[in-house]
Amino acid sequence: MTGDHGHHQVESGARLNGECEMRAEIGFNAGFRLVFCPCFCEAKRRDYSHKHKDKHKDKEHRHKDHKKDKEREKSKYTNSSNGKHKREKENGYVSHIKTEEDNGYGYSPMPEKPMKRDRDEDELEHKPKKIKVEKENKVKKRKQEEEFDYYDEDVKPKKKSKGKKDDSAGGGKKKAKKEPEEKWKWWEEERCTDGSKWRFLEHKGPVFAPPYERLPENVRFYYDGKVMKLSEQAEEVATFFAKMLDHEYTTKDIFRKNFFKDWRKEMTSEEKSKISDLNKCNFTEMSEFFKAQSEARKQMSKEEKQKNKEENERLVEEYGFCLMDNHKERIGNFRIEPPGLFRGRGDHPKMGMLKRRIRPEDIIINCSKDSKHPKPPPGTKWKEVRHDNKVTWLASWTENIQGSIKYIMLNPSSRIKGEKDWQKYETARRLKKCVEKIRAQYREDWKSKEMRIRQRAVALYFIDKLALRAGNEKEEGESADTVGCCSLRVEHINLHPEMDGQEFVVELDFLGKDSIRYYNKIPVEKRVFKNLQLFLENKQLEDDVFDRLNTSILNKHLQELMDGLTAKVFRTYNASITLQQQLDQLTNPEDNLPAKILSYNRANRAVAILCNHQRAPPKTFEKSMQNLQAKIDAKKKQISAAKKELKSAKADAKAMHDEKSRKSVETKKKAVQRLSEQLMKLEVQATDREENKQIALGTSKLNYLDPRISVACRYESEHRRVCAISVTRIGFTLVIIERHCIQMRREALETRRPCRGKVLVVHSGIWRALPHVQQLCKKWGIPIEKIYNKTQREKFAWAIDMADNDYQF
DNA sequence: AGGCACACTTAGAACTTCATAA
DNA sequence: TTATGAAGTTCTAAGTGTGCCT
Repeated sequence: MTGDHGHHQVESGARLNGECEMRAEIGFNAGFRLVFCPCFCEAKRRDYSHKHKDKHKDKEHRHKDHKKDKEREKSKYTNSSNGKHKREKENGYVSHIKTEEDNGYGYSPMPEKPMKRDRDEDELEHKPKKIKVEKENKVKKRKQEEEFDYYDEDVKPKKKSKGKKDDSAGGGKKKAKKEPEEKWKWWEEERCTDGSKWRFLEHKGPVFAPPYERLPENVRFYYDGKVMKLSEQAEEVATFFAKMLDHEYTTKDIFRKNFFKDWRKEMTSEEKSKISDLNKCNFTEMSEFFKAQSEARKQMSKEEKQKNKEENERLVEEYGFCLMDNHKERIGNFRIEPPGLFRGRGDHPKMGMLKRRIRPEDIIINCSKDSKHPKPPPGTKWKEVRHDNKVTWLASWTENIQGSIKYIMLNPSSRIKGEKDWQKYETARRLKKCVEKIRAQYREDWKSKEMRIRQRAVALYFIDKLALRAGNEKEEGESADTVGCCSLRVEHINLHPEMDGQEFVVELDFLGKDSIRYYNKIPVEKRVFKNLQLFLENKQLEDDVFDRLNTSILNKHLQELMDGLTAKVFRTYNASITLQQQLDQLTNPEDNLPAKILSYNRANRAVAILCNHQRAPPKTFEKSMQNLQAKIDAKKKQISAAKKELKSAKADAKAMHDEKSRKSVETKKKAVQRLSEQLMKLEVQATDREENKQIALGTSKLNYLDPRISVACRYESEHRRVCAISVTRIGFTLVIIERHCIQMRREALETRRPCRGKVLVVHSGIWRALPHVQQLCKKWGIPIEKIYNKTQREKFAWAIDMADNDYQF
């Protein structure tokens, strides 16, 4: 009922890989290439201009640019990590990929050292000249091509943006005068190349959790049935437990044990000697008090709520922003985590431990030397103030449960996060270009004489096919027992030479990140299966499946196949490509808006299933389901009543033979029909809700799907001309519509709803196009607001601004 | 080649606000 | 108007991956 169904669904329709192979087959690469230039900022420009017909010119241009940048970089940074780019060519294959990939430019693994920004600070607010010129060219070209042109509005100063909490640029971190300023388009600027993340950073430091307030006298704690007044410290920790009394956590042994141990540490020696058994503790008065308190908060008058809101806004205005390189940027988490009881996920050995209160003395501040340093609260000191512009965080502290470091960082809408996000998708797109070769290689590696290579190849196959996470090793006993691909153990895998009529079925069952269960039965190729059998030979349940492999070995190998390639890029790539393919498949331009949105969500769901993004069914789920079921039952009753009436009306009509009774039969028939339709709708709604019961769409939307794919859905574009239709030997069809390549799987065409009778028909192996095929590429005209909410639009502002209607991932 | 520190992304749960049906 | 559920937002845990040291 869980992943099983879902994964099969995905397997059968959602994921159609193998585009590169097909492209090669029909010479697609030769005819059109979506080349993104090596360095990141170049890629951006390509993004704007990838329609250019004059590829050669463009290439030259890029090349020159790049050379220039490289020289610049060299001269400035003698110790630049150029050496890193020179990778060993272990075999011809690798180098082949690279050559093809890099196109001779050597895709600088540039995340860390993007293009040099050698402009003055005060120039920052302006669009770089270079880019401006290029843009004008582009505008011209576009005009020539009579393409949709959004530079028109882009080039001239834009209409005032509607957002009130605009970036106030130019050092205007003073009180925000209500002068709506233009949103800063960082994506139109060049990026820094020297590995520094900023040049200037000023902020006010974090906001600390409010100090503990003692409970009123009438809220008492009982031990062994007797009232007991607790010391302030012990009381505070007790309230943490009391607040969680309704939570399942407090029934768990480990939680209680850990809590009690840590609680006792906070007690006075007197308390310690008295309180020796958690079971004798009675927190109910405390619990009731907090419940009443939150109830009272809900019941607050409008004015009070408003006051609170304003107070909060003031705090956000003061602490929620920083000044980074002349731009006011939102901070993601400017509040220090308050003390409480640790809530680990799954079977966490440390659940219930006391998360201690963070004080200024624990905080390391990071900011510019020449900025106004944040002031610690009166009478306190920071642990340290440093000026490290190689990192993005503003403040950090070490947490006491795992000893890990926590950071205060910027909001996803910030330049620093956005650039990284954009770059992530560009890396995934580069993978797209060489994924088929990588696949060919790992298939080849299944036959290797060396065990470690075969393990690597099979693991990579899983990561690619199933979008598994890499699976770093974890310290035992420090956290819940969860695994990813490289850390899979024998107990997580079952091999079935035959199952449900399929050969070579691998059954995976393990807890992944956040202790979310992954369950899937996958038919695999014989060679994979045989390899797995070999890997499992003579092993205990608790042994690693891939004993000669870990993530660092795997990633090193991937790095050799493509610059910047790591295991997680496959997840991004497969998620995004799946969305795009699903959208192409589900597209039905005649649908109305809700239907289109439903289709979009379905495409999104396919990705969520692929990535195994699950959620606990909402608390209210059962209830709301029951409500719906009640409606359905009521409807059913109505129907049976209506049917009865119809029956008797029919009998009447038979007996009476008159016009009136005949008419009555008709009316009753209609009523039954109408009710049945209503019932159907309700049932569909119920199915839909049920289907989404434990699937979470948000994570993939936010982290895996190239937003430009979704953005492209907003345009209603003209029909496209079909250029070619081709069948590949592996049963895919390619439909080439102008420069779009749309691939389909045979069975998908035959059975998938959007295709049925619409797009293609099959006649004894010959594919024929119907006129409707032209519609395939018509984009949907979905308003972006229907896909992304406000926060998401802020995060993806770069994509919304730059992607045009025929964006291809 | 393995361990560790660190930085940063990805993740679902919990909480808050908004929209809509009763 | 109020109650309810959905949508939006916040929170922080739990991953990935790099680079340094041994």
